[in-house]
Amino acid sequence: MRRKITLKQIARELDVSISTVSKALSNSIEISDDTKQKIQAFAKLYNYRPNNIALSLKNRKTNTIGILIPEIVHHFFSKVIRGVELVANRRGYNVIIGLSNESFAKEVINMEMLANGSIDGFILSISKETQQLQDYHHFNETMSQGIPIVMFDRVVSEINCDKVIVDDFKGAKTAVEKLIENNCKHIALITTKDYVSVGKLRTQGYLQALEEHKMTPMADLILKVDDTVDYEVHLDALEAEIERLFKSNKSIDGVFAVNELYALSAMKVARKLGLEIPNDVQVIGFTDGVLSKHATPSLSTVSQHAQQMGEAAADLLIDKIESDYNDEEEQFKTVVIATDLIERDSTK
Amino acid sequence: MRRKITLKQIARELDVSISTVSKALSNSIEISDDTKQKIQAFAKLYNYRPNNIALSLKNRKTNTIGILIPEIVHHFFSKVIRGVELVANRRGYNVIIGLSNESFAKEVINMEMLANGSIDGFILSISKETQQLQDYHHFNETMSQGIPIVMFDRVVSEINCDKVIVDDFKGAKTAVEKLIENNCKHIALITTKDYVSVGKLRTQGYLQALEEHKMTPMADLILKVDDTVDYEVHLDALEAEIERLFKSNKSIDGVFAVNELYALSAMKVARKLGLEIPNDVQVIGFTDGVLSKHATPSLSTVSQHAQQMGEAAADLLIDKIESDYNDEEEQFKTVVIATDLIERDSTK
DNA sequence: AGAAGTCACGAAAACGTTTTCGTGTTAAAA
DNA sequence: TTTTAACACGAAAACGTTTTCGTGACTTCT
Repeated sequence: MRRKITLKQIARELDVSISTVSKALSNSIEISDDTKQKIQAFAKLYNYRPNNIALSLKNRKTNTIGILIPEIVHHFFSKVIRGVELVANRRGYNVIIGLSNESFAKEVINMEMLANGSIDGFILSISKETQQLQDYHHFNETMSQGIPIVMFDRVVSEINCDKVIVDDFKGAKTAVEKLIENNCKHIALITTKDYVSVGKLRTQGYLQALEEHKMTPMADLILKVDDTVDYEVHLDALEAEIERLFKSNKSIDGVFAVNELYALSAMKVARKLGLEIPNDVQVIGFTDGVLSKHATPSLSTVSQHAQQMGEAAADLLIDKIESDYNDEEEQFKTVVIATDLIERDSTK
Repeated sequence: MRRKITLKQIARELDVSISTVSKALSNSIEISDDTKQKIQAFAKLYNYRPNNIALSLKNRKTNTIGILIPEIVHHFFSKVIRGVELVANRRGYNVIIGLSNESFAKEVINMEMLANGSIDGFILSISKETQQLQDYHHFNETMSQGIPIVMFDRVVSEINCDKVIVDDFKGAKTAVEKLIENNCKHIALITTKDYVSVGKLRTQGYLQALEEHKMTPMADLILKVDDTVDYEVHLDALEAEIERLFKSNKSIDGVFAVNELYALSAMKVARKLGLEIPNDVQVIGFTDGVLSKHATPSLSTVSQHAQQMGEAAADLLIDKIESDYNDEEEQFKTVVIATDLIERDSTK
């Protein structure tokens, strides 16, 4: 087991100085052609590669970006990662992941671990718990140390940094308008509690669409699910809630749900109650998930273009990292990724 | 924007040497209590944290493990990552990801990038292209440099390293036996070409089950799909192939598919042809996917316990990293994770 | 009081790079 | 022939740590 070869070893073997080897390998004109050839040949033979860690230390730059998300087993987030990885790699960066598992404490810990030299910048989506606690000190601390942050999807307006979001409001509004256009008269909303930023925005889009079409929002058409429960496990609890919604208002002929799982559950419950989709009730979800496409009937949905979000976030971050951030005062951007309404078989 | 504080700065401020600061912070008995208190207080005030990169260089150990997978937008792989991250974090390691996107070249590039000091070891599942080319030089090179590797799921017997696999053969056999037990007489197999190691093993399990129950395998019951095509995009092509299978053999009353998508497509085609599930035809898939659970009817499937695989792989790797690997000759383990047959509504 | 020992701290090396500056040798110019 | 310039290379510092070894100033023992 031969360890990786270093400049020092090459220097010793060839009886030159370390500096000479370094210069020869970077093709410096300081070194004679003879010596360069000799050194380069030797280096190639032994498959020399500079040690990344040493370079990082010297340059105070790791060429690594950290991505901090609440959960990885989630189609949306993994697509974002793919986008990040794509442009990061193209621009010469590695990606290191941290999972908060929706926990504030883990988010902070992870952040501190990576901020101690391991990465040049963060791309992150904040955990639900952080959203609830509204404690953002770790973001401010990290940024004050000169480590840039890009937030995506779940962002917080109190923090000044680059952001990548989808137009949740408009996406929701468009979806609901589609239902209205399709002649739905009693459109239910299945959403989250308001502290979830995106849930809140989508709720507002729903309300706005109704208002603009002179339909009065009715409280008993709106179901705010407590999403601290993991419904991947307790699916039946979710379905029970939705069933109550349907039963308390028999006239429901349209459903807008703020995520895929809620939408699918709505379809399931509706079918169970003898309602046909899309004839009796039409359903639209919100997300990029894989379930929508393969559901029966396939689910119409507001697509978020997760991968594109990841790409945008990575570009934003790397731009910031590589900019001479003292040339002007900080200027933060917010990139809005347009949503698309994908019509499938759950709408007419 | 104050940069992170270093030992040197603390030393200068407090008018002591760097060594003294370092020792004081590690609570060395060499340093007087007075000095220790002073230094520790100062360090806490300025929130001193040792620079990871400097530590990595000094210790020649990064406390980071690399995970190299073909694709991240895939329920199975993201669950594995979650498992890896879980134990890695618990044991004080970070996780850095590389995506090969099923390409040999990207796999090699990624590996070389990370192997130059960035990580202490690899957890990986090889790309389809690598499986086809059977070119494994990069694995051998990496290991010969003293960087341990743990392979999972898609492994290759030619390489001597730790491995984590599921018992594909047995899992498949059990599934097919379930179909037989449920009175299926003509069980179709939808699988991949043979170069995909897991596909091959699952095919063998299918054959074995038939044989043991005195059923003769029939060529026209077996569909070997060319999976170089991305069927997430060209779903119709896949469905057309499966439709041909059904039409060429009308007596099919059971289907075993080696992955989730094939199984779902089979259900879709069957329904389209007027067959009822599970009455006319029963279907079992293979995977941990999210689709199975939410499909209608929900799909019976062989569960791989992806997260558990990730956890096992991480433990294996870290054990190897932290072992004095010169105390004995190399001893490689292969951990087999048991599969479970999850019965849902696509079987009787 | 001299020897021996303890205490508290600093100097320096090492990890693997890159880069600035200095220097000895040779060739060209005066 | 002497001065100057070009050439080819080496020494050393720096990035931020940890750790080994040395050393001066006191204590303590005899």
